[in-house]
Amino acid sequence: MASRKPARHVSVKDVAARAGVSFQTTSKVLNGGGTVSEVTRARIHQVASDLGYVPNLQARSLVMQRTRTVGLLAGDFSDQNLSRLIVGAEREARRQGYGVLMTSIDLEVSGTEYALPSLMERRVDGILLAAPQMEEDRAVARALDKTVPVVSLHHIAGGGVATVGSDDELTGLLATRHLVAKGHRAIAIVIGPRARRVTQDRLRGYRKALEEAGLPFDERLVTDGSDGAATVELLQRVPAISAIFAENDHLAIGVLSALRDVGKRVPQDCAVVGCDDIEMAAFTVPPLTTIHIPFYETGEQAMRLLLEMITSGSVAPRKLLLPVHLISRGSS
Amino acid sequence: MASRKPARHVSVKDVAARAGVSFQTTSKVLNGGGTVSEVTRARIHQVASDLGYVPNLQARSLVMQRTRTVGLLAGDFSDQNLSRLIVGAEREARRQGYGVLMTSIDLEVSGTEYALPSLMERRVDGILLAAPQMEEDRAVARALDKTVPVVSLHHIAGGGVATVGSDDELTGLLATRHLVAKGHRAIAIVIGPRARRVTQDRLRGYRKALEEAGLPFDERLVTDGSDGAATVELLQRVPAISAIFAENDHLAIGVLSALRDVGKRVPQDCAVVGCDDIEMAAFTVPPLTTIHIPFYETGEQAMRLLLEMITSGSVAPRKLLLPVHLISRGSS
DNA sequence: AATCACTAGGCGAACGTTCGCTGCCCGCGC
DNA sequence: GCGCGGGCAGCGAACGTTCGCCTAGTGATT
Repeated sequence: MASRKPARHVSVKDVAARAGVSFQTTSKVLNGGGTVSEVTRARIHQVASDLGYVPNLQARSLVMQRTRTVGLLAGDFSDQNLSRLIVGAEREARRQGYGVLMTSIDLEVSGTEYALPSLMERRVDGILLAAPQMEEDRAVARALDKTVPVVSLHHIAGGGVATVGSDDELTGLLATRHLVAKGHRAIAIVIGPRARRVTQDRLRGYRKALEEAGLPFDERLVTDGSDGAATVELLQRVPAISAIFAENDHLAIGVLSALRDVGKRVPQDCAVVGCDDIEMAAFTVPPLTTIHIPFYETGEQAMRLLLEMITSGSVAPRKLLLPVHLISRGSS
Repeated sequence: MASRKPARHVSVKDVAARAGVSFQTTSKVLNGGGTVSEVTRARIHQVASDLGYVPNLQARSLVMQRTRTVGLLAGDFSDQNLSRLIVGAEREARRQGYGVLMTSIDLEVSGTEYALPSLMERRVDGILLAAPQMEEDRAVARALDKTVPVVSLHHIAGGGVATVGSDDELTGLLATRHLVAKGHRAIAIVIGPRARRVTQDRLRGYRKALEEAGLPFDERLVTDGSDGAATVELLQRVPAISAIFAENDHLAIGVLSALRDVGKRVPQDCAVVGCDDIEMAAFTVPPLTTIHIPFYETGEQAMRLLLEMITSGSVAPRKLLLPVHLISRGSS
C-alpha cells in the first residue's frame, strides 16, 4: 500500500480485448451510437465497468477538436467578490459538463506572459476573464488571439470582447437616492482608483442622483479613500456633511472607523452607505447599508454566455448588465 | 470582426511544411533536442513564431502519459479560508508549470458522483482535496482509485492519504494559554460541529492548556455555537465566565455580538479569542484576538507535496503540520 | 581509393480516441 | 435458386505529438 504500481489506465482496447470485439465497436457502444446487438452491447458495458474503464478525454479532444474545458483567468481568487463570481461560473460550467482550468495572474508574471499561453496550450474552448487589473493592460486585448471566444467580467481596454457585469451606474444612483430620500443634502462620496471603470460608473450614478434631486455637484465632496486619513480630512474640510457614500464596502468600513475616531455617531451624525454587500457588511457596527451586487449570478451568466458562444460558434460580442438592489441596514 | 473564422490551430506540421522540413524535425527543434544545424533550427523557430505556433498539450500528454495538470477538488471556493489555501496551491502549481483544474462539490451532486470522474477523465496527474465536508464521507476514500497521487487538506475517513494541515491542537493550546496568562480562570469554549477533526483537535488543545494551568475541565463550559442563542444561555448558566475561546472566528463574531446584546463589555467583562484570523477579525469592535492559521502556506506546501509525489512516482503518505501563532488584538 | 565516423534530418510507430466506409451473413421475396 | 437488403461488426484513417532508429551525404583518415 505504501508503494504504488505504475498502473496504466485501462483503455477502450483493453475493454475490447476482454469482450472479444474490435476497439471501434467498443467505442461505439460506450458512446451510445452504432448498430450493435443487445448482447454484445451488454457484454461490453459489463466488461467496461468490471475493468473500471474511464474514457480519456485528452484523446477524445484530439479528434473532436474541442476539450470541453474553459479557462478562467482571475486576478485574485481570494478576493471575496471575485470568488463568489467564480463559484457561480464554475457551477454553471459543471452543469453543462465543462471543466474549468484556473490560473491567477499575479504581479510576478503578467497575464500575457504565462497565463494565457498556458491556457492556449491546453486548448481551452473559451476563456473567462475575471481580472480587474487587466483594465489597464492594453497588451491583454492584443494577446487574446481570436481563436477562442472570450467573455470578460471587467472592461477590456481594446474592446470587442463580450462583457457581463452589474449596472454600476445604477449602483451609484440607488445608493445616493437612498441618502437623498433620508433627507440628506450634503452627501460626500469616497472612491477607489479613478481609472477603474467601476469607479467612474458609480461616480456617474452619484452625480445623476444629485441632479435628480436638484442638488449641486461639489468636487470637494469627492475623496479618494485608499488612504484612511482622507475621510478625516474630508470631515474637517466640510463639516456640514451628513452622509457618505463609499464606493465599495471596504472603503465604507474605513469610513466607519474614521467616523468612530472623530467621535461621530452613525447614523445619527453621519449616515454611511457602501457597495458590494460583502459578508462583513452585516457585521459591522452599525451594520452597513449597502448595494447588493449579484456576483454569483454574474458568474453564472458570464459562463452561460461563454458556453453559448462556444457551442454556437461565436456570436457577436454582447454586453450584459445585471440589476442591483439596495439593502437597508443600520448605518443609514 | 463580428463573425469569426473556424481558424484551425497551427500544428507542428504546418510549421514543418513552411520551413521545408519533416514535422518530426520541427518537433525536435521546438523541444530543444536532436542534432539539427543552426540554420534550420533558426528557420524553424522563425516560422513557428511567424505562424503563432502553440504546442498542443493534449496531444503531447497522450504520448507522454502525463498531463501536467492537477485536479483541485474543493468544497466552497468562496470560503475565505479555503480560497487563501487555493491561491497558495495554484501559485505553487503554476510555478512548477502545472495547470489546475478546479471542481467544487456541492450539495446537488456528491463529489464521488461527478467531480472525481470528471477529473479522472481528464487524466489529471494528481488530486488536491480541499473539502471539509468529505471528512464524513467514507465513499470518498474508496472512490479515490489508487491510480493518481492524492493530497488532502482535511482528514479523510478511510485513511492512507497524505495530509497537509495546520496544528489544530496547538491552536487550541495557544489560544487557551493566552487567556490563562491574562489571569482568567473560568474559560468557556464555543465549538463547531463535534464530528469534525478540527473541532476535536482544538478542543483537545483547550483541555491540555487547562490541565497545564491546573484548572479543571468542566463540560458545562463547552457549547455548540452553531446556534447564536447558545452563548447567551451559556453566560446565564455560568455567570462566572470571564473569557471565551471560540473555535473559529465566525463563532467568535457571534459571541461578540451576543456579549453586546447582554450588555457585557469586551474585554473588561469578558475576553474573547477566536481562531483562523479571517480578514474581518481585524475590523470587529473590539478587534479580535485570534490564532493565525497559515492558509496560504498550507496550500503551497500541499501542492508542493503533491507535485513531489507525482514526479517521484509516489512516496509513502505523509502527514504535515504547519505551525500557528497568536495575534493579540483588543478583544483580550 | 576505399573506409570511417560523423552530422543532419527522415521515417515509422505509438498514445487513445471518433468516424465513415466496407464486408459478411442471414433471411426474405420473386 | 438467385439476388437483395438489413443488421452487425471490422477496418483504416485521422487528430498532434514524442521517440528511437535509420539513412544519405560529407569530409577526413588510412
